[in-house]
Amino acid sequence: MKNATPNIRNAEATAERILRAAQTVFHEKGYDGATTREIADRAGINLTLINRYYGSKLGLFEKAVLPHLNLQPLLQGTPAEVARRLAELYVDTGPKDGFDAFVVLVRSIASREAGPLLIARLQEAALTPLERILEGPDKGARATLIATQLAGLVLRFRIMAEIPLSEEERRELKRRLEASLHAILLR
Amino acid sequence: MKNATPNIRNAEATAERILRAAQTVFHEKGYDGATTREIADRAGINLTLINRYYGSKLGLFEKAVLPHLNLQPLLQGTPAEVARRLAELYVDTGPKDGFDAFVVLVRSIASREAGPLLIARLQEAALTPLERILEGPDKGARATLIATQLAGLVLRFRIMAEIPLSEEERRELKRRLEASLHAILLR
DNA sequence: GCCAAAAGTCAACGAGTGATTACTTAGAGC
DNA sequence: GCTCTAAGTAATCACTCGTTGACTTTTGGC
Repeated sequence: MKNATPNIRNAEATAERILRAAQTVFHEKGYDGATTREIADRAGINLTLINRYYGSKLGLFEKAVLPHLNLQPLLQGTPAEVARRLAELYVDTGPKDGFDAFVVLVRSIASREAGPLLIARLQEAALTPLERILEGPDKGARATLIATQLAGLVLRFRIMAEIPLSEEERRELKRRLEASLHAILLR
Repeated sequence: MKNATPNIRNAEATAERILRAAQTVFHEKGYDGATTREIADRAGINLTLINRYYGSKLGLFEKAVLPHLNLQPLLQGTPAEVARRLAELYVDTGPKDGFDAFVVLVRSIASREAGPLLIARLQEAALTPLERILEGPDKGARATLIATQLAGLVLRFRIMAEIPLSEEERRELKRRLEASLHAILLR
């Protein structure tokens, strides 16, 4: 047999394990704070395999994070739907399945190596898609307003999640945010 | 004389030079990215004086950055004045006199050492002052909306400043932002 | 069963990091 | 002018980082 019985030695599976572990660690520590040794430990693989499969720490970062830095999937549907979806999503600490590319963005933006990649990527993966779904005047300004609002919410609820907010306040925030986003999306 | 003729050897002046250099380097690189050696070089002083005067890199950070992480001074006056001031200030790359504590915040938030300090400080230096100037209902939600909007703008215009925005778009953004902030401040 | 090639392991290098210890120099007070 | 203390310096420690090159083990085709 060729492709059956996944063996102990399986390059594809190993590369995948590395990728998953990298996502988790980059999420928790950011690019600079993450070490290749911790990624290797979490993946349960040897340290050197990271360089073998991804060339370098930065190469791994590009494969593990950049593709997921994409607002597009959240922008489908009517303005009302989009506004509701964004408000729901960003005012919670999230399901926290261990990886959120936008959290990685904020935690890695200061990195001398990863920062420039993230900035370039954000242009095409967030600002441009946002502009594209807008109709009417001032697309650039409106896209910026939405993107900055969302970025701030990531910082507040995904990274500074320990600062408390009552359930009542959270509900009211979601309501106001949804209304605000909807208004901007419409005109 | 005692306090006159500032000598070559002047502890107070040296400590001050260290503080200024630290602000610049922390601003540019964030806490983790900044090295004590670069701070010492920029200050034109010996490396060991940092530890002598501030105990540690983290001690220096506390003195150099945390006190300036304060929204209070920007919140004086009528809601209209505050809205205009904030809109003016945050939609520009700024005078860039080399130090903005909120830029340092974003660039250091992922740091294992400095991060917790920043989060704690932000609560009392931004969210609480904001809530305090608000009147009417939903103070917590409204303060959060303003703070997150401003945080996103810091990220967009102070850190990702190289992403272009036309003068026209910038003007329109300022107008819309001011209106939005004003509305939130009022009710 | 043999054996090349793929997959995985091991030890270490070189560059930086914050911090410390022991030393040297300058200045203020008498 | 001497001296004692504060200010500044030099050398280095202990540690972590990403990365590399040589080595060992497993696998699949013949």
